[in-house]
Amino acid sequence: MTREAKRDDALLQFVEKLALGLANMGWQRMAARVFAALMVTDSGRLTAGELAELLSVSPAAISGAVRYLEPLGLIARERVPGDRRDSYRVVDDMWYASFLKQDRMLKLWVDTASEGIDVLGASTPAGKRLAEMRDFFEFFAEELPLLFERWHARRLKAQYADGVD
Amino acid sequence: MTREAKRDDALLQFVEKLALGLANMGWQRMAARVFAALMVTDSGRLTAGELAELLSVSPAAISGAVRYLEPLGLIARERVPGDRRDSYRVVDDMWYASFLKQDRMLKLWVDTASEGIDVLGASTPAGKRLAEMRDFFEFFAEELPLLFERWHARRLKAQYADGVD
DNA sequence: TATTATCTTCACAAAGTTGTGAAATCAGTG
DNA sequence: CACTGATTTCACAACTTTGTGAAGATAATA
Repeated sequence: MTREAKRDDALLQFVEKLALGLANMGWQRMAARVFAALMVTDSGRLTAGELAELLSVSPAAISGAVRYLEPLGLIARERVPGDRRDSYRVVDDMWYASFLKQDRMLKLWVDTASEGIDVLGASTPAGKRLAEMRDFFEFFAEELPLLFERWHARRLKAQYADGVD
Repeated sequence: MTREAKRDDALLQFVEKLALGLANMGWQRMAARVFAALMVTDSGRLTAGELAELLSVSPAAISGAVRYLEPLGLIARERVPGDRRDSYRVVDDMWYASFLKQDRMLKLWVDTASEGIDVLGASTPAGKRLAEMRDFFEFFAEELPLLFERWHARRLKAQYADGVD
């Protein structure tokens, strides 16, 4: 096996490892594989055909996967004018997207807990338990944006130090 | 339908709603239902038999669910001396448990990203992308415990204000 | 407007997951 | 130590999810 083949092999193996982790987090399996493939591609951009080839799946599977990833803001679809093929790339600030998703989720939990309090009664022990759940998620929904801002600031500083523009 | 029956009905419906949300987060379905049932029970404690009855499932299903929840620290198994039945209750500080789980997960992501950097080379564009992923998760792994401490402090204060001991 | 490359949709088959019933195991009690 | 109620294990069936192939839609060229 050539040096290049070996690297490709290790690379594909890593794609699967990354994808498996994402799948365990609740992502659709194919979406996880597509995202992982884009992550490990230097240009960060692949066409639907290239993705199908790389992952040994049908174009239909790619189609389904990108339909899941795009609305989440984790990948972007792009089309070079004069090219018939769509291509996909990982979004630059994808961690921001994943954070936004978290945020929406936390707010949903706050609503669910509130609904439960209505059913159970705020003064019952179970109602109080749900109120604590609601407060917990409310707290995180408030704090997470601040935390993310700090991450962003740190990142900008690191890039400046590295001389990246 | 009596007043009580109506409340029970609304309660069971809420159990399913809560459970569905947890299931969408990646929990096993039955584990989510068991946890939800314990959450809405005033005493916060039910026997395996009561859970099976309440959720209309076999004891075997309960067995499987608690085997998932207990190691996560979300519920505790208890046995009143002189009783043959196990009972389960939601853990007092369950949000702490869920946070700890998050923390372990973040560290796993840091490891996965590092492995990817080894495969791709730290100086390649894809390697740099993974380094950013690693840094992101490392940042959160550091910050989350601090955030949780603040939540805990706020909670203690609220309990003091309420006169809860 | 016809042609062709590309992508999407949909019915279905393969694979995976989940809960059941029955048998086995475990732990109190007489 | 046998009895009995409770829980667990395991093979299997029901149900879900996932990816495929083929047909249909879309968009760039001629």
